[in-house]
Amino acid sequence: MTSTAPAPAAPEDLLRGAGLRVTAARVATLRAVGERQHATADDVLGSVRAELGTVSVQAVYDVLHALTDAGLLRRIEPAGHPARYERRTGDNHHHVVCRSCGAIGDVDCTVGHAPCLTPSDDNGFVVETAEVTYWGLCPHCR
Amino acid sequence: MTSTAPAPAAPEDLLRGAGLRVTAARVATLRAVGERQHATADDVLGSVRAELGTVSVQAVYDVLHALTDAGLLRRIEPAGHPARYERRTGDNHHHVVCRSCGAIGDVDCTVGHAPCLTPSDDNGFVVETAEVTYWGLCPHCR
DNA sequence: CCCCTTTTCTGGAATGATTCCAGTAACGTG
DNA sequence: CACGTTACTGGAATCATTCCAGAAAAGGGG
Repeated sequence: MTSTAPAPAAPEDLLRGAGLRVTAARVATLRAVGERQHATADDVLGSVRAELGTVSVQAVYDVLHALTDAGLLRRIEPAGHPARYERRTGDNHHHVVCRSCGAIGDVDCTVGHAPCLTPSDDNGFVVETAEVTYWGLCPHCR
Repeated sequence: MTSTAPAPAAPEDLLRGAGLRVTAARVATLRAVGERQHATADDVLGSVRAELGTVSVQAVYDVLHALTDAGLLRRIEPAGHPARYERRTGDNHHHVVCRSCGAIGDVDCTVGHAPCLTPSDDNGFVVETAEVTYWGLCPHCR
């Protein structure tokens, strides 16, 4: 059947498009991250195991790294909390992190667009990316 | 002797001023952090032990927390690297982190001053602080 | 100046996320 | 369909940081 609708790219195609081998663990991981807001490695492990049965911890970390390196996932590492992964990549958006429970929200940085993404003095560093993290309390914790 | 010069506040006075008890570990820690750019807990442990002899790991972490809570130190926690401490507090400055060796540099965010420190959509969160981290390569690593 | 309550420090074990390692299994090109 | 490369398994190890219970200081009151 030839649909003309621009169906949301299937995990398999995303993987092939990124030059990665298609494996059950990768497909399941991609789906698991997509079904959740900001998944931790543990969340993914749970979802993937529910779908495929036995999957090693290492496999999930390997997959998460491979997908992140390939640009299919973005890793967020809030201080004091385990890393989280999301599928929104490429758009320079930021995050609000609850300092109490660690909940995370997306923030489109539209206010004045490009913020101070260019440091006033780069100390000789070659700056590649700027990352903004907002800290506060989520609706549930306050 | 009554000097009129505004001497840089002595560690002891800083501690008392913050309502903290003055202990050898705290004075030594304050000095250790001041003598280094961005000290890790381990750096501090080394300096403090060199100065005082035996000091427990826990003591250093306790001190570092107490001083950070009191506002005498600022903690920086770059993803993938151990936490670092600095004495420049109160001025909303940011950091450049080398993605290779973890080296850190200070960045005064003067470009357009207050960046997008106010998220366009706070997701219902009560935002308290905004933190900007620049990632790149330090002069030595590139 | 000494006592007493509170806070801090000691030492050792525990935690939790993530990684290392060596061997086995699966992918997909030819 | 065979083979070389890449991925996955299972278990142990790492590293920063924290937990715990008891011993030792800090400093205000008497």
